[in-house]
Amino acid sequence: MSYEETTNKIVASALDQIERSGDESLSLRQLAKSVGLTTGAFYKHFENKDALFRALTVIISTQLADDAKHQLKPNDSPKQQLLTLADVLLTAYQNRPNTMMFLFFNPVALATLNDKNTAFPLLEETQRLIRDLSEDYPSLDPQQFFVQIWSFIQGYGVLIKNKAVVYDQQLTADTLTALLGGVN
Amino acid sequence: MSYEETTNKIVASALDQIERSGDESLSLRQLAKSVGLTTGAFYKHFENKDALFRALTVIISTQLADDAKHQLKPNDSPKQQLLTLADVLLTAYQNRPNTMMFLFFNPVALATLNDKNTAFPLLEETQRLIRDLSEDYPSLDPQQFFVQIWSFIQGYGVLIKNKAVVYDQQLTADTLTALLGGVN
DNA sequence: TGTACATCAGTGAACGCGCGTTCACTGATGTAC
DNA sequence: TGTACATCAGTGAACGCGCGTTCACTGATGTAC
Repeated sequence: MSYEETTNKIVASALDQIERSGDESLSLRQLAKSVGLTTGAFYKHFENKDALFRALTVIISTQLADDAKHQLKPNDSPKQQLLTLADVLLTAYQNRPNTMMFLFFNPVALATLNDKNTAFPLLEETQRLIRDLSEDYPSLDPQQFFVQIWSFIQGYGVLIKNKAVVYDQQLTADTLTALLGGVN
Repeated sequence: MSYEETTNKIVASALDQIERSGDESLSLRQLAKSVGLTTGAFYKHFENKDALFRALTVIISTQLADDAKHQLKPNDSPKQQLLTLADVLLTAYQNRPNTMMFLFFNPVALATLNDKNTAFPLLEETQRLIRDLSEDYPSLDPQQFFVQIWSFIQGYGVLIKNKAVVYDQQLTADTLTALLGGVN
């Protein structure tokens, strides 16, 4: 078991435990135990708990971006691509709710996403798509539209996570269409 | 200082501390101290911490409902009333972000809101308004529209709380209009 | 080939902390007679 | 008016717990000569 393998096991187990029971209940003692280490060993791999959380944030947001990259078809219309992007996020809220809550609501994760040095690729992709979209829809205010669609996705994601609703792709499509002025 | 006055002081201080630093950092020791009590006294007023949280949930949601009641003008159109309701929530996200996060994200608060026995008046009001609205807009699917507008409000509220955007009443109005099919 | 040494991932006890909750007790107040 | 008693809000020490973090130490491995 090399040093790097151990680091990877720590990360993998942390992600697993966060998805199982949320980031708030993640304890370094349990985490160390779960990968067959004692408490002190963790600190050979990460400076402290926040450093681990920052690393997890980058990993999760990169996974989402990769996921999007595989699903986006560059020849699709910007609107269709935006829908694909929303689907990536909302499907993740459905399948990995606690992980998504960590990413968008944990204070350390949020600070990492907002850090200018560690950009959040999915957000940039969204903004790029909206710029493209505003060429198809000249009357669109890109900034306002971004706030509208991002608010909807995050709010819908939380409803899905809370099992208040089941995820409905058509509803997302209808919302996007409505926000674009009702034109298909 | 009567028993009831002490109970009220505990509640008032708890609400204050939650707004100041979030529900996660609320400690019964600090809370007791802040109202001039020792730790044990708390348990003369509430069964435990969860019971306090449940009481706070009812109080906050009732405050919001009262706030809405004062602002809603029954002669306004359902659409205008819905906008007023959204404004009550979003203004609260702006002015009391941690309180709103407690109400909609704390597990105990969420369980209380979802509890059939302790209905959440603002949600019912919203659903009533949407029923009224669907008479003006016959092509509207009330259930779908509810998910759309509620998702938007909650997502927008979180953006406001994170200071990612400043609250813009016009954006809310535009969103509502767009979701209703773009007709004013 | 054998010896001395450096490296370094991992150990595990310990520190200090704050938490929710319990419970025997206090002492002020009110009531009964 | 005076005494005995009940009530009960509040006291404060104690329990047991889990947490993040530190640090002197171990022991396996590799390197130098």
